[in-house]
Amino acid sequence: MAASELDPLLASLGEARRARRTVMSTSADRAARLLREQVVEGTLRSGTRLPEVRLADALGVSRNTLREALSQLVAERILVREEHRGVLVATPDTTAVRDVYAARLVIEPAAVLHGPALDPAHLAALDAAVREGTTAGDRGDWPAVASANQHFHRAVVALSGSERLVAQMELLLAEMRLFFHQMGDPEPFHAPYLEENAVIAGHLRAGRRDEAATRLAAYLRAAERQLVAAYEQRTVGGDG
Amino acid sequence: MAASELDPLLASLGEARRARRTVMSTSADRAARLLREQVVEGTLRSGTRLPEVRLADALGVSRNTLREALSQLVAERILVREEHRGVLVATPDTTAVRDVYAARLVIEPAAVLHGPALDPAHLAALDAAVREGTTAGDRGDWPAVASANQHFHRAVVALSGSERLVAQMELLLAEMRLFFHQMGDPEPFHAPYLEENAVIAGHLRAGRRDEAATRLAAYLRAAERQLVAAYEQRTVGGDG
DNA sequence: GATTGCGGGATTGTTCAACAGTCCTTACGG
DNA sequence: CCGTAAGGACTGTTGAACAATCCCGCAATC
Repeated sequence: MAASELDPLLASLGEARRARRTVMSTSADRAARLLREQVVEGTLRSGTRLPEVRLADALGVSRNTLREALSQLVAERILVREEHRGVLVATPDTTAVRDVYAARLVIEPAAVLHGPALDPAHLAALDAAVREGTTAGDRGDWPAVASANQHFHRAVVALSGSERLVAQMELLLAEMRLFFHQMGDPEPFHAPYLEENAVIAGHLRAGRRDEAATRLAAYLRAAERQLVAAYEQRTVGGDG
Repeated sequence: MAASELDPLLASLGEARRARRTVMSTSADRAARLLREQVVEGTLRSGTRLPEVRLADALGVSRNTLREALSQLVAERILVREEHRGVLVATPDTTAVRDVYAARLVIEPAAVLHGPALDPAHLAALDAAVREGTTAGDRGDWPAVASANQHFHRAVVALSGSERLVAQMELLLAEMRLFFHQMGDPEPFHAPYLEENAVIAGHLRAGRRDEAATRLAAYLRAAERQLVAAYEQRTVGGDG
């Protein structure tokens, strides 16, 4: 077993190929991504049923592969499966919102406070998200503001340096967007936080982690209150 | 639409039924749970391939349903899928360990510090996990100590009050156990922390959140260092 | 008139069989 | 020693099938 000097190269090449293969998209993954996108963008509204045959037909995949995709999204809490009744787009209630915010209140300020050194790439991502939000707000494109907000909070969690934590955060954020779509008019839920995002990014750029963290925590608590209040008003008022 | 007085009862019943149906186990879920258990318990070692036909046969399900289960576990990072090569048990490396600990360092101390009021149920869960660990340690059952440790940290995150955060933590902990199995002898990785768990639980019982959090953070940093060091020593020494 | 019982259609849960595409090993030839 | 062709094993994906279950409407009943 004489090890030649190019063994490391071979190993790294093999690894790269394996990585690419791991990341390549299988048919079920593509279907899942497509559906997820439709749900997050609001095209597929909360509560709509997803019949397997019709949907598989529409997506151009077989029912079996579609079921793989659906299972994936059920695990992400974007869809809900009711046995023998099928899957439907989840409709988060205030319990879900409180739960998500409890998680966010743990994760986000802590990421700001205790993440590794603030490196330029992370700060740039934050600034980019802030700019994305303000320009979208200037042209009144509130769905785009919602996306920008999502990007901002993803960037915040990225400060933790943990890819896994970011992935988990994205699940929470996707669920939040589902909730927003239920609430209708997105402006009052996103507009107030554009300024706030800028302030927090500014604090971080200046290295003031404490201020950023406390401001972020207050921000999250306020957003939770606002959402829960709006939801309860809505369900008290409306009938369907 | 005259509402009778038993409407609320009907509504609650319907909700309960839906909840049960949502939680009830489909065949794929059962297969996934079984496989997960085998992996976490160490029966299925890192790197072992899981051929679909043989495995489906062994589990008594069809290949299609098995694939649903496998997809689920791939999403949980317990298994890895390499396209056209199949699924195999993940082998976390030090990168994964660093990533997981970065996430845990954000989540766990923050859950201790900023979770809602420490209620008796949570404190009882912590104590139970501590006792479970010490008795297992007394009889030298180190795999059981590993389980107890997992329960302790789950209880810590439960302080956050977020069911979702607990679920996400469980993914991280499962991945850690995969790593432990790779390292062989579990005693040196779990024994030192039994005492530490007891101290932290004591702090929390007395309401000293700050001490508990800082102690927990130090604990996590130490564990990460120990694990990474052991791993690198192991891979420098061995050849396969 | 409200309630119960009973099809009947639609949909899910699950299986089986098949086939092309890809990967791995092995043997062969230069 | 290197490339390569052949063959086998396995995955990715599909289509069809069948029992179980659910839902809706209609008739029978009290």
